[in-house]
Amino acid sequence: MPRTTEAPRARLSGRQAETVRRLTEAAVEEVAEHRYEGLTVRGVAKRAGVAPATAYTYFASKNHLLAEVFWRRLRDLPEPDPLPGGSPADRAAEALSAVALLVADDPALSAACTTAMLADEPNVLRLRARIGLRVHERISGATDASPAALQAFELAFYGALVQAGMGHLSYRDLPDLLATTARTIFPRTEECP
Amino acid sequence: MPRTTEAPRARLSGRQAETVRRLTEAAVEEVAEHRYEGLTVRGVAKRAGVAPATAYTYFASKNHLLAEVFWRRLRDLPEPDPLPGGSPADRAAEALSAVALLVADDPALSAACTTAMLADEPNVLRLRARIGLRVHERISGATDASPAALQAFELAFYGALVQAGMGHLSYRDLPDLLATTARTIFPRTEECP
DNA sequence: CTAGCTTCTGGACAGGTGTCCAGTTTGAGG
DNA sequence: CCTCAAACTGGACACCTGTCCAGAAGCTAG
Repeated sequence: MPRTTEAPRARLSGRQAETVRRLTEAAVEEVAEHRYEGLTVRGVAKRAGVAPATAYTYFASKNHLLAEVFWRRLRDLPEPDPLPGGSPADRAAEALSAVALLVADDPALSAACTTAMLADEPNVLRLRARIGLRVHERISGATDASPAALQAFELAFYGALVQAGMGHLSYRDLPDLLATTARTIFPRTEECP
Repeated sequence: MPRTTEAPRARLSGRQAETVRRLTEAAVEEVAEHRYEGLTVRGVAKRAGVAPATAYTYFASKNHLLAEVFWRRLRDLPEPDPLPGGSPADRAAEALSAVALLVADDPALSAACTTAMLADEPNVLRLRARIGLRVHERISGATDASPAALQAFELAFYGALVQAGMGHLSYRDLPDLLATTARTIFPRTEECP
């Protein structure tokens, strides 16, 4: 089991940031062409016009690289619209649909990111924690339902993501599925007499 | 990307069945000692008293091997008690708790199986389909709630499994969590007109 | 006992992954 | 324009994974 290199530094500056950006972009293109299995850190490096060793300076593995792609998109996602657009269920579903659709434009990319995110590596772990936090913030900011309901919905969200990542579900169907699920879970107690 | 070997034949007889059994058992012991990362098909083969090439005759990878471990335990799990033991929610939770606890005796084993099951390999895929079917049968046999509620709960179940597999949740807490989740999801359907 | 099948062996093999490091390029500041 | 540290290079390296195959060992039936 090879040792992993340093994670990308919290603060990388100027040229480095640019290199990392090029790498993550190249990864997206590479996965579109060769899918997850065919993606190689060396291949990504070549496409980004960078030596393999350089790529390995910033990313310890292809999983780390793909998880970073997802993380960057999530980081750049605007907060869910704070205007109360509908029922609590609808708002919750919308907040997480946006996350599910982050990489949905390319099915190969979404599958790859899902697989990568599940990897058992320290760098991926760190990114996963950050992502989990962000997701939690989004959902608990979207509605003030009971903690149990929030947790149930969050679990269902991850379940749906994984199912989609494994190809048992289509990413394009996730918003509808999440909406249905949310309506099932969140209290309609107020509607009920 | 190496080509995968034949899956273990549907009908393997006598000596072969015994070899496979010894391999799966050795895998359990091996993972207890070295965790997922440290497990090696070659190591399992040695422990089972078998040449590496023989192990690779039946299992294409360590993920395949571990997925088979899980599948065998699920296959041998008795049907959930058909006696209506409680509310629909309780019965559903119980039916899936049993699955969640299949490998819960050893945390390393449960984590390993979860990771393995998520792998993107044809052999794992096949086992996953079988397992998914079995799970679906169990839950839909346990309650006659609405399809939307069933689906929501099933998604939450997978979400919980994955969270546990990644260490964000403890396997021992899954039964309680599933019970809470089931109670959140199920009852309302019938209460509302 | 022997023939003939099935199963297992052991070792070589190609391909791929992440690490390392001595040396070169880059570009910012003096 | 020169200096110097930061950043990148390229190629060798050790390790691991799954595949292959020629032959040995184990069984079963005649």
